[in-house]
Amino acid sequence: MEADQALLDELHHVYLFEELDDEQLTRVLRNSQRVSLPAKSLLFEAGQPADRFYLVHQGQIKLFSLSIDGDEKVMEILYPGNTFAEAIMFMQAKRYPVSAQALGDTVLYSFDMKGFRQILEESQQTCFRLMAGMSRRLHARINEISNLTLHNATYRLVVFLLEQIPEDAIELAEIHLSTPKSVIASRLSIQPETFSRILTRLSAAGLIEVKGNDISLLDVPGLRDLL
Amino acid sequence: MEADQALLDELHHVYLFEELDDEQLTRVLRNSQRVSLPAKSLLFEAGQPADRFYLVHQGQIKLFSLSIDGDEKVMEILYPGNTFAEAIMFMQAKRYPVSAQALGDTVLYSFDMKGFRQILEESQQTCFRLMAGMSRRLHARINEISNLTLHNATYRLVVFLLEQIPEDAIELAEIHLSTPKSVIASRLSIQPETFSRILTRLSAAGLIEVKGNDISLLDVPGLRDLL
DNA sequence: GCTAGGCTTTGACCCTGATCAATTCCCGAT
DNA sequence: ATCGGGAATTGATCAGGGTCAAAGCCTAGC
Repeated sequence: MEADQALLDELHHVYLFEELDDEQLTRVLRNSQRVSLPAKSLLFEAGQPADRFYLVHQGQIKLFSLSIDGDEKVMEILYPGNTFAEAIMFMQAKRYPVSAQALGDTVLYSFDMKGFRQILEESQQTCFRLMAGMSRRLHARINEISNLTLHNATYRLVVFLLEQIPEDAIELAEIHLSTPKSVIASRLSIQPETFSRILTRLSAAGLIEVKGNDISLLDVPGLRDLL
Repeated sequence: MEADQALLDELHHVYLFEELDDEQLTRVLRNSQRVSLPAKSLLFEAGQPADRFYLVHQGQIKLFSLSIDGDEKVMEILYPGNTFAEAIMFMQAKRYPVSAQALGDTVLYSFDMKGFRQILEESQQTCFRLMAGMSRRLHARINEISNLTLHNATYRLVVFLLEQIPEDAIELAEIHLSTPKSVIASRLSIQPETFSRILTRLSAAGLIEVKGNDISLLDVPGLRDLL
């Protein structure tokens, strides 16, 4: 792909590429591709051999895994600026551990793993950043596992709501869901029905107010108290 | 700590140190300490500032997290040769995300994170190995999350049993549990009672036979069929 | 404006696995 | 050999949340 300036600027804000000089960036771009995905199309499936990783430019990607009987668990939802599948560069078996699907119409850039590894060999800084990114993700997963095992559905949903607003918020806060509720439910390992019921319960308790995809947190301290 | 040959040999087989030359290894050892832990003693608690990572030399360490009301989830059990907490070297907030406790009497070596980062700056190979280790762990966590959310307790227990034996085993296989059943139960996010009941059920079905801490898998294909 | 199809919500019911409680088992210490 | 204490087992009960089914809503497209 050719290197126009807008794109270079965009990449400069991605943690993986932050430390690269223009020469290296250009090299990365040479092996990159722009990928346009219509809504609901699959990018890759779990188990497929992996030789490229991705950056979300526009839209949303969901990473999910399927059980044998077709149940779906959303592992992660990625937004513009996020990268994914870059950790696979270092796995023995270079296969995608999960499947990836576009939620809405989405535009990605894909990068060659082998080429990027070469860059890494030259840039200690980038190595360190990549490791930082990986350990952040690792930490996030550990957190998620404790949430799943130590707490119940209501707890997870409230945590999710509170994560959407600034830490210091005390007063009323507004949240807009840009992702279907059923996807968020799966992300939290809750059935859509249960998700809906919990929202209803929280509303009845006067803690939140739900209007379609907009949720007002009426009583933030009260929500925090639930945890 | 001083560098006797036996220890050097041991470190050479640890993935993090595999690629280091003797000079670097000696340097690592200079900032390392031998730590002896009596059974059940806490090494560190979640949230504590972290500046050292560890290698298990003898015994077993369990990594776990606690909910507010004291419920415990075992995240990982580490055996001799395993390292842990090394990913924290790259986290923004250098704090242990989980707590660590010795199961039996245990001997560890601890290493200075700052010192090891310097080594990493010199050894591309070691960086790559560390990244490989991190992505392996990341992958394992992702797997665990799908197990937790997509499958039930019996499934997880059977998966655990099958993981203990060679891939290609078809005939009868023997497993010895060197860790208390209750710890394994927590590792699988099952209550000890349920753990015991499932073992009983599998025995009744003629798939396994349990004698204290020894489990015989009588019908490996049958177990695989359960998945 | 109206219809169709996909989300979302609501209701009824059920099942897995958690909890509480009581034994029993196992092992090390006396 | 006996005792004591933690681990493991077993039984009874219960609740969170999953499943199935039906109805309600909303929006895109005609």
